[in-house]
Amino acid sequence: MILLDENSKYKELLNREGIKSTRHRNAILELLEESEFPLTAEQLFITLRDKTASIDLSTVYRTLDTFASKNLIVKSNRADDGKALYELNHNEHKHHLLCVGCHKLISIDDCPIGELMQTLKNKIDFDITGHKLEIYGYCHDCKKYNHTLSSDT
Amino acid sequence: MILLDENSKYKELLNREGIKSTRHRNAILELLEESEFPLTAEQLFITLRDKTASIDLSTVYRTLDTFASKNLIVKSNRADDGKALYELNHNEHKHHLLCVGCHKLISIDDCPIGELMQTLKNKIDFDITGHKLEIYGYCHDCKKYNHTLSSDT
DNA sequence: AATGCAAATGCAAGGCAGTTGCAAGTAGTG
DNA sequence: CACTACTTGCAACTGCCTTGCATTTGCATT
Repeated sequence: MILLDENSKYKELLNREGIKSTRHRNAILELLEESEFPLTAEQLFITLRDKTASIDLSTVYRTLDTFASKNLIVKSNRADDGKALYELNHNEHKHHLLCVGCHKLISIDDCPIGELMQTLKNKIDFDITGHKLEIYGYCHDCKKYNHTLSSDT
Repeated sequence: MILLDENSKYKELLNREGIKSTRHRNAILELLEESEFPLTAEQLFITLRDKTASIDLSTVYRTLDTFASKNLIVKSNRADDGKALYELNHNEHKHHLLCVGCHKLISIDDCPIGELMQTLKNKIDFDITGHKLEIYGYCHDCKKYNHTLSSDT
């Protein structure tokens, strides 16, 4: 009785990749698409469990693995804890600012080092295929506190 | 009966940080100092178990945590697997090239984006305190194979 | 619409990196 | 040397993630 259309929003995409279109896969893709930021498997699991019908955590992981192997999504690792993050592969290059105060993640759209990588490619004996840049610091809100507190690190 | 001198090589340093100088702590610092690259807790554990007297894995982890909290070492996360890496904090800024072919890690000494961070600091409402850059690709040795095989990504 | 089959899923158990509680050992102090 | 607080080993445990297996489901074919 719900959104049959909606549910198969990604059918073509999935079939094109040679995998079946299922309720869970569609839901996961949808969540990732809606989210501004990378999500953990657990976040997806909880949202899905509440929102749609129940889903098993292992299904979430397997689905994410499948998507990652098809390059539909990108898996990365958060720096501080060991949790993996998943986001849609927009095939656009993107970096984030990670606030060490409140752990907020802020996207920056243009890659500040794109051309630098080009230059570097020519200087070193190494075939650069990609890079990951994480920038740490304090966001607008945390700045204030930090200025009154900070000392070490 | 061994290297009493050697063993207390880091005594001063440790005491200065307010922690006791022990056989294990000295040994771990020594290994990290000798190593050109970040090591996992497990690598340290195995080396130490064979080399000096036996050590418990939990001691390795606790020691590494202690060192990290004193900023003697730096903990980071390898991108592909979930293992944490530890290296001496040289207080020098350093980046690595990670070969996705053979997983070799190559150091690059100068930070290619230092001044870029400076520029960025002024452009955005975010107090940058640090950054991490990982560059992926194929090293000299893996390049050859890659050229004959590669296609995607 | 019914059938068949491979792929997808749920469930429960397992694996692995890292953590914790506690008793025993040890460094540093007087 | 004795004392105390910090360290360590040991074993059990946690949390994230994976796997084996029986069941279900998507989808192509009849």
